[in-house]
Amino acid sequence: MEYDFKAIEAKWRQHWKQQGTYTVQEDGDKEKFYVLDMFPYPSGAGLHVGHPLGYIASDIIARYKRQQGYNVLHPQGYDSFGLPAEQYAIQTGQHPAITTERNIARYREQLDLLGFSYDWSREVRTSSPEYYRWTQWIFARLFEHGYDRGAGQSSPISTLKSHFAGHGNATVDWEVGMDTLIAAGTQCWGDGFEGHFTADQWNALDEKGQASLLMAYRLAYLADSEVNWCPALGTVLANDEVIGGRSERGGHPVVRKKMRQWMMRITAFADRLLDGLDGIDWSDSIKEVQRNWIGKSTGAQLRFSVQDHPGQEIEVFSTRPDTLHGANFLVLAPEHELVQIVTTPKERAAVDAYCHETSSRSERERMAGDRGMSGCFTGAHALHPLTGEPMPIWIADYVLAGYGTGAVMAVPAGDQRDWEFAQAFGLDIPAIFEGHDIAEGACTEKDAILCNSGDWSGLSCEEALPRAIRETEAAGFAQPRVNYRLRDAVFSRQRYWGEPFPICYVNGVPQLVEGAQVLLPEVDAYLPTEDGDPPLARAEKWNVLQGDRMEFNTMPGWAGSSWYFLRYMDPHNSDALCSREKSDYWGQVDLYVGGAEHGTGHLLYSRFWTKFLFDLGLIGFDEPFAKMVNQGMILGRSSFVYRVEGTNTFVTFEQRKAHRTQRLHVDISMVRNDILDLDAFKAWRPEFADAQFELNEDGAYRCGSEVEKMSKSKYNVENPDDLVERFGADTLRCYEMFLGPLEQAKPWDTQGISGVHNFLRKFTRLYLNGEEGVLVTDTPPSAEALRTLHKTIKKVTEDLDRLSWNTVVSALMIGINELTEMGCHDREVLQPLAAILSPYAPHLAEELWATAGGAGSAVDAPWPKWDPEKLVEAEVRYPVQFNGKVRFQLEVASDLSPSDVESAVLEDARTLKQLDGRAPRKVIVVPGRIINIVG
RNA sequence: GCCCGGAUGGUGGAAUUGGUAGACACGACGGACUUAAAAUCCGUUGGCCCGUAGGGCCGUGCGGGUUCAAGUCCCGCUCCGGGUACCA
Repeated sequence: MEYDFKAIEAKWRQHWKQQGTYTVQEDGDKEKFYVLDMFPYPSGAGLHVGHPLGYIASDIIARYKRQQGYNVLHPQGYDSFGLPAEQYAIQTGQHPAITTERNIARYREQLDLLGFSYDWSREVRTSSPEYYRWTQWIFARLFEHGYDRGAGQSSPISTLKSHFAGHGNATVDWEVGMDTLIAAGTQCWGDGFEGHFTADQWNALDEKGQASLLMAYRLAYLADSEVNWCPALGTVLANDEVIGGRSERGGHPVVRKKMRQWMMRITAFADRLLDGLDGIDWSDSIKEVQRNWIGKSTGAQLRFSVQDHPGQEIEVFSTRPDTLHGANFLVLAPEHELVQIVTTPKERAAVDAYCHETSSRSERERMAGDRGMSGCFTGAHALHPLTGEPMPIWIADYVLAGYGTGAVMAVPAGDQRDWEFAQAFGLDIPAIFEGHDIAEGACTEKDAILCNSGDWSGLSCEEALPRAIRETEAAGFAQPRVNYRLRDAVFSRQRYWGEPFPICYVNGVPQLVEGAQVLLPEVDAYLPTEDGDPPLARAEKWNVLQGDRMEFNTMPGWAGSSWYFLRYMDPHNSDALCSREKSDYWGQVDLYVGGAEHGTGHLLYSRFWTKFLFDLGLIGFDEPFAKMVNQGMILGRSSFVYRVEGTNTFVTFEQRKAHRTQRLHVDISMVRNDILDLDAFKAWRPEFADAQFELNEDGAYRCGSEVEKMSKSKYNVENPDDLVERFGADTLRCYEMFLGPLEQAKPWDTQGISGVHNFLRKFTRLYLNGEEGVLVTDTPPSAEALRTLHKTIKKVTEDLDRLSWNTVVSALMIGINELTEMGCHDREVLQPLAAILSPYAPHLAEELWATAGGAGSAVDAPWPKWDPEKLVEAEVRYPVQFNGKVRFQLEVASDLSPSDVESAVLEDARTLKQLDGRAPRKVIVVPGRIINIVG
């Protein structure tokens, strides 16, 4: 056999392992390049062909850069805390660590088959104490820091503390959780605390009181807040883990609940997270997702006084204070605290009923997606700040408690939802736009001209907006305001399999554990206690026990994955999460490859933590991933059989419409070219053992098919191990790239793999032959062979530089086809050819590199440079167009000037024939490209 | 609804700055080898038309436009995929 891939791949894998080929060290003489795959969660299901797609792409770049002389960091590890292992533990009693260990072993086995150039000596696992020690450490620093808005960066809480002792908090411009501060201050000094305290007040407090006030300033803080509670998982979830009212993992219902939780003040970094997007090379769509998630909007916060409730004010946020004259009612979220206060006795029953209704139905309602306008009048009125007119106060669920102030001023003429609400409840729609028919809907155009708006009448909205902000502020009932959609992130999980917090409680006050790392304790069951405390409350033995009790929550999945790219730089450091020296050398990730599904989770949180670590001076950059590529999903091709309803008889795809049938997925391993293996099908499941088939005329059972997501439940999974067994890892690597552009979703079709396999065989046959052995000769290559070589080097190099992985394979195929036709076996051609094959088919390339007499390993074979002179041809073949249509080809010497080409083409007999006596009006010669004759 | 992608042969796709549309590969068809099949090798393969040689016309989701020249740029649509949503 010429291409014995099994022997070749086993041999070189062994060789690399023995030589430690992929171990890298910092090397100041070389420029670095950092290629990283998104952190995998080692799931029990193993890999299907879609998973390695991104790993292959990144490995190719890593190998390419290494051959170009870069010092390449290309690590891999496991995000090994997480829900699936714990769910499994709940069901079986098996410790998640054991399941996780087993899954990692299986994962590694599959990865090893594919010939990746990972430096496994740098492997990290988030669930290992040596790793999560530093996750805990970062948490502790977040606890010890707040955000100084004036300085625009994180600052130690200790400085704040001394400031309070000297000056109180009146002059402090730090990010603060107002609700937490007011609640804490009220505890200390009673009702009437509005957020400011003096140095004397501060100094008079005991430690507990001071701690509760400081909590409002910490970046990691404990607070009572509305959280997403998932009863089925028994834990809270962050906003990005909830999709359409259900948990991202498992699809369980999620309800709002007020709970005391650890939170992360990511909102302090909102502007930096937004601005930082401009400097990084990510896809526009992911940047857009992050921008929307942060949701910055500017406008004004306006206060409306309430009739008959002196002192009560309703605050609203509006991006359009210029439309204030058109505001004629207010709408509060049903959960708004003033609802209970202002509702009149007459409306009380209706309001209570409405509030109850919304709280119970909102999740289902939002899932269903239909949203008729609903609402309820409170009986109360606010006063228009400009006219003093009474404005009815309504409640409605289209106003969200969690956004802005939970209240809006309704401008039915200028906002479509307000307009619909007014329509639904028969409220007036005051016209404030010139020439706009309010019966048709709201007017949201920015260039509309205002009317009935006092001094602002006649101005466009764009002109009126800054004036409105200025004048309402001067009038004393508004302030300019920037509002964000981004909320602080919940950081507690009521689960077992996660990082324990380095926190204990003393008199109910949370404190950092001193002097020792808190390890995840053993528990007798992975379930909440009878009192509803998280599983860690079951622990009878902790390795550290300080204060009255330990923290029972664990950290969320994104904790460990927010900084892992730093640990790879210095994985065994026991003094620091990563030395500054190493992070200065390796720096940002130069290429990050992974799915696009982490836009609002991991990719935002790791940017947040990176900025924090940067503020602390621990690293020298504040964006983790300089460039990112998101690979598309590989889709599976599912096969179907059609069972006649109520029978055990199956009809073919062609006959399915003649009967009432049920469509059932069948395992694609039983189907070849859409024809079902009947015996295999009968043996598949007991219920099919006596299945009857109505076959087509040719005696075959033809299945239906559809392209859909690759998943176990659809029986359309293609497993990389099987394909490696049949074709080899090099073929699989090349084929996954050959499928199409990395970013695009594409269906998997195993049939096509033979073409790529043939290509590698053909490649081999230039070097080796079954009968004659090594064919490589030292004869000087022909100009033609050199041209093919240099053309291929050029194309492959340029395509890799623009991350066009798929076209590289085609370019190599074309080169090989040409050299095969020429019968080229010249060492001078074959050696560089093996070098440029190496990133794609590293095992075969090693073999061929050695065969062609290359020195050392192909992994370090210098990347060849193309020589432009070798590309030059003596003759150039011009397509000749007449009025844009190609009529013939003209061969001319390639050094002819454009005017000489023009005379040559005009003299050509075929030109005269085409022109048929007409005089050409214009002749365009694009040198080396095309000739177009107009006339 | 909004935002972001995308639409090219039977299929996956190529065409990088406007310059020969369909590279490369799969599949299909025809042939060689073979008792036969598999494997392998060779040839044909966007559609329509002129019997052939050679040509001609049409053709990159649809309708317009700019240009000597448009898959590529502009305007207006249709459909498909993904994300997101009462965000004030």
